[in-house]
Amino acid sequence: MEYNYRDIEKKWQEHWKQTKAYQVSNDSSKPKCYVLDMFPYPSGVGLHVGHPLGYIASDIYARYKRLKGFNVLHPMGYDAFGLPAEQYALETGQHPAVTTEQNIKAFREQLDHIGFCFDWDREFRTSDPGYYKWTQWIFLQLFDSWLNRATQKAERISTLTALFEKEGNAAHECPGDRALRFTAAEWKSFDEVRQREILMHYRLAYLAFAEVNWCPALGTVLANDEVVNGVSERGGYPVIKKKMRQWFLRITEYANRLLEGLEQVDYSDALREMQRNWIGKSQGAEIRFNVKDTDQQITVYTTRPDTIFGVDFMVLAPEHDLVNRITTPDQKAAVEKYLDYVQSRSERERLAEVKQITGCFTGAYALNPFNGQPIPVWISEYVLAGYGTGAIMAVPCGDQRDFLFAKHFNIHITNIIGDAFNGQEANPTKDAVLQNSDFLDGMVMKAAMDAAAAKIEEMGIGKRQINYKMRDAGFSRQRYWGEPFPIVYKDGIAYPVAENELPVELPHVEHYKQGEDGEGPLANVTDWVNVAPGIRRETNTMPGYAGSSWYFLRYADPHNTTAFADRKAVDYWNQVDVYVGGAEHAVGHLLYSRMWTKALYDLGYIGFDEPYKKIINQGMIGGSSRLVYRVRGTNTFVSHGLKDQYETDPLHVDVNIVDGTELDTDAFRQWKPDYREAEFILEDGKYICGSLLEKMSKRLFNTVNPKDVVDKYGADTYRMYEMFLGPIEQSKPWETKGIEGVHRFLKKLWRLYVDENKGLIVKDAPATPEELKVLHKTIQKIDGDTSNFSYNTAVSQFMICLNELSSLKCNKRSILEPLLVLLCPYAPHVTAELWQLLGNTSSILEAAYPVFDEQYVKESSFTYPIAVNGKTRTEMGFALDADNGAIEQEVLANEVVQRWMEGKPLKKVVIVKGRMINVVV
RNA sequence: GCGGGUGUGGUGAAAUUGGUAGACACGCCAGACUUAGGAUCUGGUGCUUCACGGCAUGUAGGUUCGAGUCCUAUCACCCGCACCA
Repeated sequence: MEYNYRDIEKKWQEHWKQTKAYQVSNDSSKPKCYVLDMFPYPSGVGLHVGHPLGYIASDIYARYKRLKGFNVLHPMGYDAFGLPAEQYALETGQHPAVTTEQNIKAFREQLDHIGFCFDWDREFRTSDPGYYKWTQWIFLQLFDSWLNRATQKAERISTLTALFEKEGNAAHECPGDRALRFTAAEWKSFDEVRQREILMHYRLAYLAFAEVNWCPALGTVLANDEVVNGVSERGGYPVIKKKMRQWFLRITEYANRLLEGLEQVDYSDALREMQRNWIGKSQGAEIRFNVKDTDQQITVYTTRPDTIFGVDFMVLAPEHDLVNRITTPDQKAAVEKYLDYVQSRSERERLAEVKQITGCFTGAYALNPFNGQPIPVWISEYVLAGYGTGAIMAVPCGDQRDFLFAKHFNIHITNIIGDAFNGQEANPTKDAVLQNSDFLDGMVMKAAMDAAAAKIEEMGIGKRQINYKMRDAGFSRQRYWGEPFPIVYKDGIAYPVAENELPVELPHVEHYKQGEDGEGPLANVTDWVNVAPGIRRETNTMPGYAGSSWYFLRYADPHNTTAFADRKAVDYWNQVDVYVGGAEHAVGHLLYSRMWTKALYDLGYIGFDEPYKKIINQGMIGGSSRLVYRVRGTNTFVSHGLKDQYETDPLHVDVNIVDGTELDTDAFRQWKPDYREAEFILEDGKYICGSLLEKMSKRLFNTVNPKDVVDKYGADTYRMYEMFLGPIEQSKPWETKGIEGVHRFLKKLWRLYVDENKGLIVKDAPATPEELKVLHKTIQKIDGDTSNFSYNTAVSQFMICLNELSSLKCNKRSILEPLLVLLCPYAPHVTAELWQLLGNTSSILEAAYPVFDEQYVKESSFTYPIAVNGKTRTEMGFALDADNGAIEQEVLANEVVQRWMEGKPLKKVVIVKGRMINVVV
């Protein structure tokens, strides 16, 4: 009986399906463990061998925890809404629902070959009305909430209106309009339109006007990456900035909690750092400067209030409101010319030409609040309207951009740091001692930062201020294939759709063209849009990250029709214990879902405010491309080793017709019609290809389909090989050739249990101490490595264990049976088969994980490496409880040691018990 | 430019966290069995040297009895952010 992985794997996959072996109950006395993969988008291009890497890792972990006695939730579903499906619909006229369904089917089929332990009964799609009903519902909760900065928690809008009625908004600064102030009496005097407008400035989901890329020729809004140098990527039509009313999530109100929450979760440093950068917290001060001869003030934001006496000019963003008001008549023409120039430049150009210094003097002067010095006010595109206050105080001796600007426009540079400034470049130090700085003279800058801020607050000309780089998240898409907003407009005011009318179902459409004036395709469905006379539906849809921001909660209770999930189920499954996925979602998805979780927590719907306890970012599997070398101007291909003798062009060749580096020349001739008559110049009778590490991509002919690998070697081999490749977080290239080592391992494993002729050869005889030692060493290593996601070393240990058991010719049940359980998470099919062959009637999935027992691996003696002056020269065995003095004596008497000591005087002997011995002379 | 990460054989990688560098595999070499082998098994395989030995973890220093591991500087590559005041 041979190791017939094809039949074995098919048999067990069917068995698991029929017996619902991976169905998991919400009702269990066992401790829970929630293992989740990042929501896949079923793209339709198909998987390559890199994609399932994370799924395999999480699958191993889920199976391991189950064997360790946990009730494990390991679900899978689909992030099914999204742009690619719609784009495809536009091109082919097929409805996105149809193509999405096809893609999911293909995706599922590919997954099913690999033997995952997903509980498919919990599957759902974000595009199911039964699911997006609750996406809409959560959106409405956000719409009906604001963040109370005093408590740092989301509260209902009703608590806000109650506050307004009692005390106005004095104690609760308006996040959407910081200048807004009103008293209780004023609030009560506002009409509904005004009140709703104000509340909109507080809501966590809110409407605001924002710029989008509008392409009139295409009649559509384009995403940033669809615009290249100011024209559309497709067609090259001009794109203009257009202000449109859009939905946003006020994620900035959660900035600080998102930042602090990072301390409590187990993410990689890189991931945490990426989120920190994205949030971009900075501490500084806002300072108001009067503008000379006017009643205008410029408010700047600076992180370095200590440099206030080094301010030589100020810069406003060109879009700043004050520009028109403070520009002097004689500078008006120049400023307008500059504004025209800025207007003509796309975002991309502005970013691309960072080095180019441009700007224009407004003619106005601001006054330094401390010494009354006039400071020229400039405008320049290097100051961004969206960050801080859109205005800066420029300190050329301390900031390189300010320095270059001053040099370029010949502005005087004041030195406030003495020798620390060399006149050649700015010095951004915080450690210099201040000069020319009035009351700050003689202070170290670090200390002066606080002193200056204190003085500014004392004088009432500004205040300390914390700033975040993060922006509120745009939540509207002018698209069809997404969740409709549960919002209707009456007289232009947004009202929520009643809860009992959810879901607002996506209407069927025949075409996906944009609506007029930048609206999405839904605007064309007039009888859907016009609910009643004067009442119009929102025609945008939600973005891709809406559905994925809370899906992990739904798996706890996926079929619930009365709530997004039953509270008891969510309390039981709680946080995701391990979340596995790619680093490309490091900021977007993770921040959004963290925010939604915090909001739901604040509002009392769930009992925790971080969704993912631990995140594993699997690395990418790179492609190893194969190259052939065509002699220029011919149809002759020369082998890699001989290519330097010719003038050649390297061409990518499909890795699937190359064995290692040896090209299958017949397959090559059939690969493309052009090569049918190809000639080869061989070396040693073979055509050897060159290789190159690149991204795995269809274009480079270096993709490998997991289905092909599973067909050829089996799912167990594929799973183990992916893990054997290296640490899970690390990126590494795929080499199909290397898989044979793992495949051999499984075949050899099989032969340990089953003889080709005699069948099962496992005996019930008692195990020897050596065999027990091998087993328990393995239990210890595998248990530790598996819980640490160190799967590559675990696979190595299985190989070591098998090599040792084979040479011991071990056929004892008491050794071989526990080994199957250890291996089961990695190779579930073959272990299930052998488990059954051993006569077990219960499933290996229910087996108990072997327990490590130290007594079997304890050593009484150790072979010490003996080093002289740190260099190992020989080995000597000693009992572990041997006396140091006795060891020393014996070591010094050893002739090899004697020889290396060369009669030099002994300094000391270092003895590290159970490790090594070093003789120092 | 800023931030994070990685540099170890021909290749993927290990190294109990300061203690025998290269485990386990791929590849390669030699051999056994075989009609055959892309099956299986055995042995070898960092570089260098006839050998004793010497040299080796990107590079240069340092700490230590002892460094792939810690410290300092430097180089290369990968990822993320990028006029963020």
